[in-house]
Amino acid sequence: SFPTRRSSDLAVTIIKKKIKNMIDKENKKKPLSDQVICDNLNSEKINISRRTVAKYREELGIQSSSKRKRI
DNA sequence: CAGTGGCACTTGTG
DNA sequence: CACAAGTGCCACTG
Repeated sequence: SFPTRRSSDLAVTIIKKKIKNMIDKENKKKPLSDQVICDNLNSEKINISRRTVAKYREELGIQSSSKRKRI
């Protein structure tokens, strides 16, 4: 059930965009940590762990969200 | 203290 | 058999 639990590669791209979008839309002064992003995704029925969210973040070109509060 | 990054394990596919 | 993706904890950094 590996590919089953795994989202389609197309869905993964959409999830990454959602992460990037929510970070960009939310307050840069109060950045969303990967834990919060993970919680939001879980609320959207996208069940992935914090570890995975952090990896997606990196793939998006975002370093750590927390450090981005400098922007 | 809170958040982040790396390694190893697990499981299906070519 | 080897690879890729997602998941677990620990240790590091600001």
